[in-house]
Amino acid sequence: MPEPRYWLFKSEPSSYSYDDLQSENDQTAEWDGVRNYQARNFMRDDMRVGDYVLFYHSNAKPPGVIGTARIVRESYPDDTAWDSNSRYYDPKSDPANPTWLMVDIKAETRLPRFVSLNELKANQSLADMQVIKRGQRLSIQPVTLEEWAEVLAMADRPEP
DNA sequence: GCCAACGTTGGC
DNA sequence: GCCAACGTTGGC
Repeated sequence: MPEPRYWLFKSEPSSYSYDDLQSENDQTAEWDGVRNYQARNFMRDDMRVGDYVLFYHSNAKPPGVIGTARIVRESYPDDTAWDSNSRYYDPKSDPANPTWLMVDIKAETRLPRFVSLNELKANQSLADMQVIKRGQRLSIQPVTLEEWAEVLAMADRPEP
């Protein structure tokens, strides 16, 4: 697989929305709480400063892409794993050899309009995009340049 | 609220 | 190492 440079990050807006990201200092947040090995490996092995992110609202009505962001810090230990008060606490993660990592992302632009999952599914050129596939639960997914460009182009066109 | 899909856990 | 049970995700 070629080295990905474009990503889709899922977040439930009821717990952390694009508005929340834009409200942060410098519109930048630690992307903590990732507890899936495949998603962690993407952060550890493939994600670099400057990579592009589609910010996706999952478990929303409707779900879809709301804005873009950039990677501004490469992977480093997720310290919520050692915080027994955190919902992401994982006592099996050894501070000397951390199991879980996070990156920092910075909000870039809110899309001119929200692009819903239904619209993504209806677009034939996005047929291979992971997020439209049934049962795809990964919270961090690679996106191709073509998919990235198409989603942004959709947001520039009127709602169909 | 339902439930399919899928990752993780743990008994064996 | 297998796999049933369980918990979570997330669309609908």
